[in-house]
Amino acid sequence: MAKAADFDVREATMDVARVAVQKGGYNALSYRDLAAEIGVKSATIHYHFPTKADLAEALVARYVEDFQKHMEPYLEKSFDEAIEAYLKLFKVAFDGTNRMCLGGMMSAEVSALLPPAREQIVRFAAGHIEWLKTVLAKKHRRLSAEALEDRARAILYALEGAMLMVRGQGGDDAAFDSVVGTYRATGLLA
Amino acid sequence: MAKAADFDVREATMDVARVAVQKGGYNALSYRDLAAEIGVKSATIHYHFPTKADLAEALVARYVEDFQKHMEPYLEKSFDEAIEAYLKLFKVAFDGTNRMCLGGMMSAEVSALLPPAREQIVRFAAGHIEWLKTVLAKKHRRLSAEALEDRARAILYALEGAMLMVRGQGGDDAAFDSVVGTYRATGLLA
DNA sequence: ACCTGAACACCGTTCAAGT
DNA sequence: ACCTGAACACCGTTCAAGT
Repeated sequence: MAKAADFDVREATMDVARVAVQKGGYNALSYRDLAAEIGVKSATIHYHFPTKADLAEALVARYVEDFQKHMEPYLEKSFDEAIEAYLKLFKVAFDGTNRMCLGGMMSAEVSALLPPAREQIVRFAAGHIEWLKTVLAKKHRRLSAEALEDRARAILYALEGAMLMVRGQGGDDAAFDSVVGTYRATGLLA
Repeated sequence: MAKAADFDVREATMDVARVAVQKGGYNALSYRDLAAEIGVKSATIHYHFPTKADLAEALVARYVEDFQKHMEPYLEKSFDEAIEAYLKLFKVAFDGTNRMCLGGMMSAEVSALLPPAREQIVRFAAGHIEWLKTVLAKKHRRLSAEALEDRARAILYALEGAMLMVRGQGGDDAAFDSVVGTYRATGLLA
């Protein structure tokens, strides 16, 4: 069965799978469901991603690269603008589909992942922390690189926790905002 | 096949299942693996917990009650003693088995849960927040009940995030401690 | 009351077979 | 190069059958 020339099974698989993992997790991801949604057979997905481990690695790798591409321009902007854009990145996941951050979701399921995918999870956190360090340095000019990194890490981890728990409690983006407000008020996010 | 009089399949199932979910998640939990570890057939587990949904609900419900039982005595102690005991609760999960908090793990997998289990997830957070409110009130005597609750929620969510991410990064209890240190230094955890 | 074997429709994976 | 049908051992679930 021929497909349209502009239809790429590999790209379609990654798009659908990323959202599916964000909604239900990696362990709940089904090659058959994926294939049905795309309009191919599950064996076709295996042709492009031989095992779920390959798909997992590719998903997180692309997620990391998308973050870089999308957030690098904000390193030229002010601290406030950059942080606002960063928080929006988390907030939009609540819109309608109630997605979890892919990095946080697969962190929960790390025991199901092989080393290549685990390395991408580490790259994910490293990418966020590096970006946050650069942004934090704009405001906290007297902090050491180590202190900036600790602070960046604490912000990332706290935001992932807020996302994880708000979603688990059935909350929405307003509930997420409320927790972020408390992070701000106590001094973590500033 | 007769079992020892003091052997309770229901209790054994919950004990083994709780640790298994903390390690690998609810979706990765297998009735057959569970049964094999306990020494019965998977149909036997279904006799006690007809569906995984029933087991999920029971696991979180017991987790909530265990927290109450274990942490209520600390409400009589000082702020510092109580917080130290609370942090230890998170830290011990890293010892050897690298477990995630059951409440946080099942929050990630909330899309796989039915309303009864989801309600227990809400009870889980409510229990922690209520306990933290009481402890925080010892130190912050001028804060309103609402402000105490916001702060309690922020602490719980941030600690769950630290646990989630440190585990995802392949970190240990020392890495967790380091993040907690930053939470303290920035003013969230105080 | 408690446990089990066997069946059902699912799952990821493999592979020979198609185009 | 890309796709698929069919098979394999897994999964949760059901239920008649055992004790």
